[in-house]
Amino acid sequence: MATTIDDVARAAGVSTSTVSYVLSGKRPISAPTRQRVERAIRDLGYRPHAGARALASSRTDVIGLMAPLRVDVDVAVIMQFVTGVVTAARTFDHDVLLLTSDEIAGMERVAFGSMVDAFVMLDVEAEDPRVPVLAELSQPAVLIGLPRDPEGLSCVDLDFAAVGRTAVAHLASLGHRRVALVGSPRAVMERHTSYAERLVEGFTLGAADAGVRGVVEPCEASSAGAADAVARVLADQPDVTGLVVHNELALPWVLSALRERGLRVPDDVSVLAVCPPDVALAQPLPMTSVEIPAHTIGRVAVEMAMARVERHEPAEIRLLPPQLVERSSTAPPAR
Amino acid sequence: MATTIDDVARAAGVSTSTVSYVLSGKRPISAPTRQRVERAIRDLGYRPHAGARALASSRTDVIGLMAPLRVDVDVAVIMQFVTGVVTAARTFDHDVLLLTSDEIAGMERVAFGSMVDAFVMLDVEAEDPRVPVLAELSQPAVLIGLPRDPEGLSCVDLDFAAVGRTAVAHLASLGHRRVALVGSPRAVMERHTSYAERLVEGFTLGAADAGVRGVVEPCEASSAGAADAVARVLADQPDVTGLVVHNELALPWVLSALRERGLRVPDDVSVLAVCPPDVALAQPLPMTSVEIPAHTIGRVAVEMAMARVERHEPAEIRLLPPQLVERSSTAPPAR
DNA sequence: GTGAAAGCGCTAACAC
DNA sequence: GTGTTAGCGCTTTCAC
Repeated sequence: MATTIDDVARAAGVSTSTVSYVLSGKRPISAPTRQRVERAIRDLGYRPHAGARALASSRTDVIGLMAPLRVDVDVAVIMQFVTGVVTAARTFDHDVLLLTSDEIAGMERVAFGSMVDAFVMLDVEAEDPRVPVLAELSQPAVLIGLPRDPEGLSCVDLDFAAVGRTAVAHLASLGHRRVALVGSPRAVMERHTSYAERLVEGFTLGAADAGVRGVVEPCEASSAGAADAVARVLADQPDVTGLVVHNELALPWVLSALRERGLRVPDDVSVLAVCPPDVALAQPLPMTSVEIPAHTIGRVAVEMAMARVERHEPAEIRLLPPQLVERSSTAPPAR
Repeated sequence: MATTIDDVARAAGVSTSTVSYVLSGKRPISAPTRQRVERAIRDLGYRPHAGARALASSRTDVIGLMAPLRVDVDVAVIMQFVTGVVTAARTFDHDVLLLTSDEIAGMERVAFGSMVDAFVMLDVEAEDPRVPVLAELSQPAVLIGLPRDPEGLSCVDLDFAAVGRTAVAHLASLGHRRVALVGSPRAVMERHTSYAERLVEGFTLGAADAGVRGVVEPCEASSAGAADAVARVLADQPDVTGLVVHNELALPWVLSALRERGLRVPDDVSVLAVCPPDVALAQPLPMTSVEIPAHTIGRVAVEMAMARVERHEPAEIRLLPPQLVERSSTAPPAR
């Protein structure tokens, strides 16, 4: 299609600006004119040239999505965030430019090159080097996660501290007095990944509040890692009856490790997973879980970004309340 | 940065075109001039405006990546293709625009809007409705996968027919006479997903060639699905000693199902996986596998796309030869 | 080896 | 309610 806005204008017998305004809706157009223009657009199969539009309007209708693809984080979960963001972006007529590898350089290239209207950034660490850079850019940004200092950027995340508290509270209310958190891989913790730390904090405080003993074990994302973590939990606390697992990749292996030790779920030990619903349902036993609404978070991130772009709303921080779904993997402890 | 190419020209005491040519290298520039310009660019922190450049040159330096995020396909594998594409794109100074949901409309919007220089498309089906549309666009496209009729588009994929043959041949050479393929979910087969069908074909032919009995069972991507598939295989062929598993999500569950039936790998049954190397290594036992070089395929796809954009090379079809890596999950059958 | 200037296709004043 | 037109920032011919 080499058709331009002028072709359309000519075909419709109006001026270019009228076509432009029909397209943008930024000024009233009489019904007959609008119809003639829309007809011409359809007949010619006209599509505005994105570059020309970006040049003239300094809007690109593109959102930059930074998704660092680290090891040790479940890409399936990342992907849910990504699809959430892409789907939501489309509802705002935006496309998504994906940045993965050379994060910081990429941000600057894309920002200074005016390739995007806003950024959404996944997998934020407490002291994330990308945050100060992002804060300096002219485009607004929304972080999925919570750095120690957001520096005026918008943030959205599940309230992982509340997740930790909710999870312990559920086990405690069933009567469990000895519980453990099988958490993120050590590497994730050492990066001070924000969600992992907040979950541990909530879990620990929640355990104290409920008067139950709660230990925390990191867990590598492999069969052997899960077996190890389970072994360490049982060594430390042989009478444990409640497990919180926050590690999608390890979850199946934690369950096999328990089975291999002759521990039945939920009869001998209750297991509560912190994960997206589909992961909870893919296990041999439907898992009671605190849901990670990855799709929702992605959507909210885009909404927040667009609010800043379109209505210049101020940056805000939103922590979504956790939701517990009881399925078959938790029960009162055996007496 | 509101600095433009004119600011740079002024600072360097040259004309705008000279700056442009320094940037593009499209005509010789004397060393001193080049240095003054480069200095000015650095001092001012100048970055060309992507939209302006796209408008003037009708090149965007962006590749459109279509990654349909279907159920039943392992997103981890998809993600490997995606990162392969993104990483490769960067080596060509290109960024990646990600399309997921509204495939066909998205393609047209992005193509007619001149937002990308080329397309790469994942997860191609035999009769993929996106292919004819893609074939009509002015931008070149590379399919990862092989439709029945590529309609003049470039294609790249692992040679899955050869994978099937290689897998059976390996088992046969170890002495196995009764083998089975635990394959993709039924839904994937019913979509006539190209790789799944070609693998089955190669497996079947390979079995015939080697004079071994080979049955094929689809397998759902869940614990229960895997258990079912294993049950069906054993019902049909109780003396099976060799399994080929082409289903990343089900692989762990296939292994547990075997264990639960008291079948030891590789003592009682050899298992050969068709999967990316990291999946092969994440299992309880390092798996002998035919590798799916997702990262490589992604890279090759980008190289082919750029060859068409930059050098107008004709479309081609490349099937990458499979590579077998022996690890611990296959052995001669017990006597 | 370098410069001047004509667009690329669109938006958004500024007119009426 | 509609038209005219001056840019937006770059690339690339054409000229020297």
